[in-house]
Amino acid sequence: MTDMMSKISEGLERAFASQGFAEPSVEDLRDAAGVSLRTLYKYTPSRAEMVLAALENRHQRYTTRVFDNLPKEPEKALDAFLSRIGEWMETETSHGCLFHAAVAADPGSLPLRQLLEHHKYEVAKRAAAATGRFGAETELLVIIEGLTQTWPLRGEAAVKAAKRLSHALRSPSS
Amino acid sequence: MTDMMSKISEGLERAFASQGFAEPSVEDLRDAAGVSLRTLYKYTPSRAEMVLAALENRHQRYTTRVFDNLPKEPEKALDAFLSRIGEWMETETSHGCLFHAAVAADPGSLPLRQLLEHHKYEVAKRAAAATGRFGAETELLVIIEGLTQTWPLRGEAAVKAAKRLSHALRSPSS
DNA sequence: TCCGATGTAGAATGGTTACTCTACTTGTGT
DNA sequence: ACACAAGTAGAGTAACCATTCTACATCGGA
Repeated sequence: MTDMMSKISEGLERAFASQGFAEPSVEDLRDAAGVSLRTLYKYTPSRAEMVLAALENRHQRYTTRVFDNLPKEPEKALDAFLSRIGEWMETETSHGCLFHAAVAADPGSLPLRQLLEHHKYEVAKRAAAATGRFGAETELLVIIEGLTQTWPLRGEAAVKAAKRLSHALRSPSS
Repeated sequence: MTDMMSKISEGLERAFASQGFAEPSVEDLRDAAGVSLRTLYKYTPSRAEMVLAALENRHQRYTTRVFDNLPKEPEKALDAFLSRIGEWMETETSHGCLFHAAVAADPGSLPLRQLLEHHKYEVAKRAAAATGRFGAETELLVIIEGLTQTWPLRGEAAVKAAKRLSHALRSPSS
């Protein structure tokens, strides 16, 4: 809680993550942020910007938690960040990706879609960098997205499946 | 347009697919369904049931279009239905899965989550049956979900990546 | 022919909610 | 001490929207 903006972003992220994007009223968001309505609107002048603020906070938390301080060896790094995604799902969100959820709730918003694209681009890039598989960025993204969406349905089995798929990338067959 | 209910479901699916689940008002939905408000409420007595009707229609259309009349040989069937998912994405929806979108828009709804689970269960089962890979159902689901979410970001490259991953399943490494 | 079921058209209603505004408090630098 | 920047608390407003209700049209079968 370094400054007001961080405090608000954190609260908003928590609110949207637990209640979705349609449900919470601005008054709910105010409660979650722990500030007055006036202050909330000062930093995020519309509900749409509250969504953006929440997602920016999410992006930071996600990327650091999943990708920071991975093992140096590419093989270990691969398994490690897939496991971390599983842990993330378990502790942070029961249903899929918050960015996709936000876009789904308001598909007409251009800034929202841009934020989604930026987030996924960054995720794919860091995954490729951590594992040294620069030629297989899209494959890694498919695995990550697949894991994220499948986890709510299959739990830990989804993590295992994702790992098996990723190991297969070692020996490219075509 | 065999009967009134089908006509309504089809219209609703079209409306939610193109405008998302938050945007369209019930009057928009009425226009899309092409019936009067009274009739719309007779068949789907609340907005929430309109969502369910749309998704049931979606499920039928998706499974028939992706899984019916696949080639008999497992290898060809695998490539074929992944290609079909790509075509589906291209013609039917620019952003990810409509079921996930519906749940994301209203995470509190139990019937909605049950419908999602049923849909994905069915998809995984039919994918495994078509390809003969009964032991790798979760892997197939990860690939399908990954492809569906990655397609909006990478287009045809996502289909290629999904195919490469699926071929790797031939020689299980663990 | 006429009745009842089923449809259209669209006007009320009642509740919700995003956003604004007013009045008051607090803390900090000069 | 005091001015002012930045906060809280919460009432007011204007629009929107899901749902219901009223009035009328159509038509197939007894």
